[in-house]
Amino acid sequence: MLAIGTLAKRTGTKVQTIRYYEQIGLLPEPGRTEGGQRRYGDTDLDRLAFIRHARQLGFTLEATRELLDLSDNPDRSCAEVDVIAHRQLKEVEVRISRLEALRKELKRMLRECSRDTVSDCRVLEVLRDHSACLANHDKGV
Amino acid sequence: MLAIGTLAKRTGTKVQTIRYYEQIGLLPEPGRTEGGQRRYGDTDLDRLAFIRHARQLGFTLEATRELLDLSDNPDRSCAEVDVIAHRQLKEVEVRISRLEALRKELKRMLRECSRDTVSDCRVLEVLRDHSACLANHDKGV
DNA sequence: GCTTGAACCTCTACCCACTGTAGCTTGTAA
DNA sequence: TTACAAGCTACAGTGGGTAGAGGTTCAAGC
Repeated sequence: MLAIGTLAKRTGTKVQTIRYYEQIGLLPEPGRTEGGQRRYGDTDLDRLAFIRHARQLGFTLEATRELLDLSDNPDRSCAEVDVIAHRQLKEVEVRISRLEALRKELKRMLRECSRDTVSDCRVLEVLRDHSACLANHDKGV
Repeated sequence: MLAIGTLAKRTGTKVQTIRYYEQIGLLPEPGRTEGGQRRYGDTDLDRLAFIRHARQLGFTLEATRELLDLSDNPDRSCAEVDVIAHRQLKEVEVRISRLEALRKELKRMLRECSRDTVSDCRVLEVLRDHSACLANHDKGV
């Protein structure tokens, strides 16, 4: 049986985070020692590892909860899992393209910066100027 | 003089957000009518537009605050602005590469999914399996 | 001048996904 | 037996807002 600190180390999770997962019902309440300390088994270790992997892949806790549910019921269709993973992939791709637009804009700003005093600074000028803002670029301006 | 709702519409900000910016000292306290309603001038409009642009570019409120400070002092060096923008660019690039790794992993999972019952689901298998996790991939496994 | 109702006001609580702290108790190794 | 690391609970705080309750003010139409 593992103490919470050991479980934390093995899964690369903080102790508080494990207690938090228990609190929101993502991890089951574990057994306790006579003195009230939590003790975990291998099942808990696997479950927590699963959660961490899902989180690393960017799934929200709610999506992770759904995935755990599906994992607990091996007879249900894999298609449901597929839907969740596809949704996640889509979200990741949206975030990537948004960030790529930002990168482009930041690079453009920096390239044109005269590096003199602030009053001539291209970066601030862009931030101040409506006609140069992202919203307009999105419209194709 | 503009009411808060007009300012909100003009800048694409929510009314509550404007009050929040005032609360955290990002926007100055505006004048009020006799009845206590906020009234804004063009300076406020410009400042809020600046903040929105900075936020759209992914700057944190703290970075935005720094940029506003620099903008308020036109004699200071543009180099400081440059540093902040470069820092932001770096952060954006880190986020992009992290998301690209996620995308790759999600695609790999989905490609190998047998689309049968959950017990054969490749997605869940990957999440369950330590040897296939991102942390290992990062180490070159 | 009066009435209506949209827009404003303050205050408080909530969102996600944790993280940190204070003050106390338990487990374990020497 | 003692020392102290590690555990416990409970609560506050993070960023960047958002939502709602319950009350007040402004401005347009009559």
